[in-house]
Amino acid sequence: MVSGAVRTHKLLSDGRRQIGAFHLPGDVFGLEAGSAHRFCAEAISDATVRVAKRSAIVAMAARDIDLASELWTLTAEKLQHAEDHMLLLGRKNAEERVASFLLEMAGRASSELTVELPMSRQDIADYLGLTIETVSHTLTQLESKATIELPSSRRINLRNRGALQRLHA
Amino acid sequence: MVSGAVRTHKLLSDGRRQIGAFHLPGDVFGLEAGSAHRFCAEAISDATVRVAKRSAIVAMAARDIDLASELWTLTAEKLQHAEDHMLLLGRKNAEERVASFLLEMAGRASSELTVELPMSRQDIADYLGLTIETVSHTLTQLESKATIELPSSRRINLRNRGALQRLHA
DNA sequence: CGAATCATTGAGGAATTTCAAGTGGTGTGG
DNA sequence: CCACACCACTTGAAATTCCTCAATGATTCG
Repeated sequence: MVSGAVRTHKLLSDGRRQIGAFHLPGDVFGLEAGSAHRFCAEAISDATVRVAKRSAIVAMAARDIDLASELWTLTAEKLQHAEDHMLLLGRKNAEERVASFLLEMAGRASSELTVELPMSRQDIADYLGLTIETVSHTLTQLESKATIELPSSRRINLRNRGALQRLHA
Repeated sequence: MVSGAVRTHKLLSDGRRQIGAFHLPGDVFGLEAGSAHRFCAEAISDATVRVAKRSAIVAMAARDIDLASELWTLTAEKLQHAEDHMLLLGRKNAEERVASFLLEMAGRASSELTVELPMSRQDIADYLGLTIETVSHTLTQLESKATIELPSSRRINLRNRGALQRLHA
């Protein structure tokens, strides 16, 4: 990713959707060891993406041991994210999920206190395994506790990072 | 894994547990690109495990391109499993989760129609993001629909694989 | 046989989803 | 410049699924 944002997701036959990750500038995504992609990728905003042929990368890695090691590391980082996300999806309640999400986004933003969200509420819901209404309810609830501020729907200020951290556990 | 079964899990501070995977004979587990393990591993039954030093494997991979590629593939397979499991945890209901679990276990068993479970109901619940009671209720419900049979608590016969496959979707 | 552990069952409760309006901002056309 | 339509988001009540709690049943082990 050079600029903008991309989401990757899986679908069930009846349309239920699980977003696996959001990709922001600097990220590498869509790199698979096998020949078939297993996620659908869509741009969320205007985005610039640099594309490489898998076969070319694999061919280079066969001669360059450092590159081969880099490929492994990249996949291992994705695995780590997926493992953390399984814990969130399997065992956290709505408030904890939203708190974890806000901290994740804040960790990738330039400012640690203001988060500019590139994705819609529906995208957040499908990332956190919730409905759009529950995400909205929960954000409102966090605002009423003065944990966050919602100056606009796509911008969130973190007023009490400690409270979020406690929910993130 | 040589014999037996192992579970790997993560914990929240208050004890809630998410099992990431069950490891059966033939599996490789605990291989990380970084130096720190991120899961806790416990034997479920009597088990035989062959252990290798990570540093030794990484050193060998630096000289053997085929081994390096093998490491990448192993991690990528774990990632694929984690991605599928995120869809299950985020978007499937209890019946669908149990059906997917039974098919996963059947796919690794010698017989496709009888599943011998090495893990407890609590382990299944923590793998599927449910409670032990919901797992039990759901199994009973599948039995009453003649989708499965429960000759004993650790043995399950699949009577209607099509129905399970439909739930697995 | 009794104790301990694991699993099942069922009723009641709680969190999240579903359903149905309502709000607010944005863009378009008169 | 205002009216209107459209979209994303919010709000609140009702419904549902899953969880909690409590009791019972089954199996193993000393």
